[in-house]
Amino acid sequence: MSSLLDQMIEQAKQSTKQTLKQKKIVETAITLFAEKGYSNTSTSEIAKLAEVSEGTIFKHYGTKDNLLLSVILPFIKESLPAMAEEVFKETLTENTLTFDEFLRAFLKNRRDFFTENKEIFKVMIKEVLYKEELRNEILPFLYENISPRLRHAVEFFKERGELTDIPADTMLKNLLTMIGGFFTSRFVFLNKASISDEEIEEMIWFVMNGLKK
Amino acid sequence: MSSLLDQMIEQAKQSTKQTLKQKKIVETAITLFAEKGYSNTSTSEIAKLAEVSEGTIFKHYGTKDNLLLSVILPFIKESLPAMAEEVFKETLTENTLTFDEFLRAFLKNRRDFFTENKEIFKVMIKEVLYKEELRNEILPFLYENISPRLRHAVEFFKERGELTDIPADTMLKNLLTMIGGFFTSRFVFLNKASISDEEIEEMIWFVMNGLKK
Amino acid sequence: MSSLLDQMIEQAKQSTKQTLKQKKIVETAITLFAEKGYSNTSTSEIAKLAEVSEGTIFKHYGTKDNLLLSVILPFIKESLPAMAEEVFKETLTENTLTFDEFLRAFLKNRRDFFTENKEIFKVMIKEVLYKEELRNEILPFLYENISPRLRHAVEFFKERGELTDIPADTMLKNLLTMIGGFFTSRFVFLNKASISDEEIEEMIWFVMNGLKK
Amino acid sequence: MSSLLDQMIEQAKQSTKQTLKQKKIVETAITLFAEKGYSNTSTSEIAKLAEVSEGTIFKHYGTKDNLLLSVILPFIKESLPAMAEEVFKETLTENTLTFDEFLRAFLKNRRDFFTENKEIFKVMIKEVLYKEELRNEILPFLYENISPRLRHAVEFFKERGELTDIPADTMLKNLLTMIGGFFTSRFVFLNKASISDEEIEEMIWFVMNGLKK
DNA sequence: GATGAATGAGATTTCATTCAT
DNA sequence: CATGAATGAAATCTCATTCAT
Repeated sequence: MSSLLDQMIEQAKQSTKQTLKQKKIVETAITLFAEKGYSNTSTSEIAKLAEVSEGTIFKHYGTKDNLLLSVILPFIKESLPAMAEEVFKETLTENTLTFDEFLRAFLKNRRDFFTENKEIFKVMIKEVLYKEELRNEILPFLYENISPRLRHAVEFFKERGELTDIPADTMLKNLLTMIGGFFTSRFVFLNKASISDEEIEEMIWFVMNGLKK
Repeated sequence: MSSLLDQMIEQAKQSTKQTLKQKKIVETAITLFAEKGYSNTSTSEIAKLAEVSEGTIFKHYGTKDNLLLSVILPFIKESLPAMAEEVFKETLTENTLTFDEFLRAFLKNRRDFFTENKEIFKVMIKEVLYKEELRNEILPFLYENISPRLRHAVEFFKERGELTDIPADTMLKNLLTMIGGFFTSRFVFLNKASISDEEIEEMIWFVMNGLKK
Repeated sequence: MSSLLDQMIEQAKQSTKQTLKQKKIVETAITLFAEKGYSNTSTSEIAKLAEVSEGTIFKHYGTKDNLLLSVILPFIKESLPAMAEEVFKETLTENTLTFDEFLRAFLKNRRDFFTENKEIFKVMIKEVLYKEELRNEILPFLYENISPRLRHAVEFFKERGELTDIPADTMLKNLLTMIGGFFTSRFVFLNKASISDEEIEEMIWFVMNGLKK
Repeated sequence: MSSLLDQMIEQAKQSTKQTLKQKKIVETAITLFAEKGYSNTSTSEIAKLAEVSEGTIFKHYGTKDNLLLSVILPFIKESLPAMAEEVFKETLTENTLTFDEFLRAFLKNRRDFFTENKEIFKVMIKEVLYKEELRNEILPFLYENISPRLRHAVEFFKERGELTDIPADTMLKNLLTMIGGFFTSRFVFLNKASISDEEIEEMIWFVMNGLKK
């Protein structure tokens, strides 16, 4: 699977005829926003690093705020749904016999994805915390895209009798907390470059069996 | 248990003879930083709200950056260790018969604590993401204060034979991910005012039993 | 010979394409720095007088300190060497028969030069006293540019048998002290507009003959 | 001869009952003003270094400007006249047979004096350049104190037939330029700690004999 | 489309000075 | 006499944005 950034650029090229300069601007903005946060990155810094004049940035994006949205929104609104579809197709096939097999495939898929697109994810997480409007737009959207699909998987394996009898929603909520905490802590707080297969296995064991003897 | 803010102020009063104005400055800074983030809060805004001249802020804290540290560090460095001690004393008594009883006491204690000190915690979480130096100072400190105590609890109940046979460290890591994700998602991302007892019960069930039938 | 300021502007136009506003800024800065000294001149004052926004000053020069350097250094580093060359070519020709003729030509040349560029020289002298880094950069450079050429003249006339037998270096040192004191006292301390031919003649007589009968 | 600073303090002690704190303030102010100039020295810096509260400085001196005057003026107005008297008495005795003997005694006396009171002299020179009012008050005063005495010496030796026949005033002017340039260049511009006897001898030779063979 | 000079509003910071204790 | 908290005016500097070329 190719990098999100590549996809975004591809996409944009087709739809709005993004120029080379625009590519550079967006790439640079992502890098800098991820590194130091939106408010600590000046447009002049972006311009310098992208080897573009400040004028050009504003020609294309109007405001700095809009540049941020141009970085985050296409990723969220256009890439995520398609991506989500793809992920669940790949991981929830007729060959997936057990829930932990599914979880393993899902986590590894996401691990690879985040590893490749760490930067833009950092931007998202950081700015979701800083900007209320973003929080109010992104979190529900994310939730609506992921949770029905994950609920579907959970229900599928519940029906197969593999999973415990607590309500699917309760399971889901805790599963999301755990998965979210897992990726956020590793990639954003601890700034890790990747996550080992072993750590994933341990996480699956924890989720499946809990701590009680 | 009284609010952290109160404690900090108490503490500071004894040690460095904080003036009334300083109290106001720090209180206001916490509120504003929590609400809009450090970089989106101007010192003139703090001054206005705290009914203090900007000069006074800089007389006492030198730089805006230092004001942030003066807000976060005393809380971390002075309040946390004592607090951690207290929490585990309260929750891990001879009356605590089972691990889930301990977990329940612990989570409720922390739930209450975070509910009361939401503001300063938001500041911490947000700025830890924005400032590398903070990340490098705070995260290890937090880890060193919490994890040995939690490990002790885990090992205690493992010896009693209540817990599964996977290594204590593995348990610990996943437990921390789950607890961290739990509080961060609710208080910081979803901006909740509090967490219900019911949600805590569901979380305990998840942690104890996992999802497998 | 045209004013140094003109030359600097000419120079800069060719090399770094100085804008009209930049010219105005530098001119104004020189005037104000000369009049009241660097630390007693605010950037807002310069901006107002130069009919430019303060932002423009900082866009071009980054810091106020750098504006000072941008005023002084080009003058020193670029104009002086060429100028020194020219001065000695003009004053030390085959027509110059005696040392006092040379001295007369040299002093009048410098008198005219300083009269025309009083402002920037005042800035230099004043700020050399106030800023160690400047002192350490400018004084040696000045010395290296002037003293070898002056030594050359001294040696030339010594060989002709016109001058006393004390070492050229000793002569040089005292000559420099006298010339430096002459121009500094008149232009900078006493704030004179110019120096009369008569005063120059008296100085030459003093230097040539000393006080002894 | 004791340090000027000592004398000033002594003087002040008798007249205005200077406290220990005042002594410290003035000493510190002299040091800092000499080092970095008046406008680059803040009162808070003086207070810190003098181990005194800022309030105390303003209790005693009212304004920062007044502190500068309190440093410079007593030195100029009270110490100089007495000092000048003393210098010429010491150097121009019946034992002084020749002008160069007088010059030698005078220069060595002043060399020692400047070496000991470098700081306060740097302050004077620097601030005379920065502040017009000071320039207008100090330079004439200095001139009136020194030049009649020096003229007296010149005339004394002229009558003895030791000196050239140019007018005493012309001699004086050039002598003052040379002496002023000598001390200013060494102590203030080149920041030297002292001046060797040898350099003095060379200067005397130059002044007495000039450069012509 | 691209540039980069110019802006002005506002941010951070400095500092001499006042005043209550 | 001494303190040091507090001030507010002004200084330096930053930055998103505009606009003429």
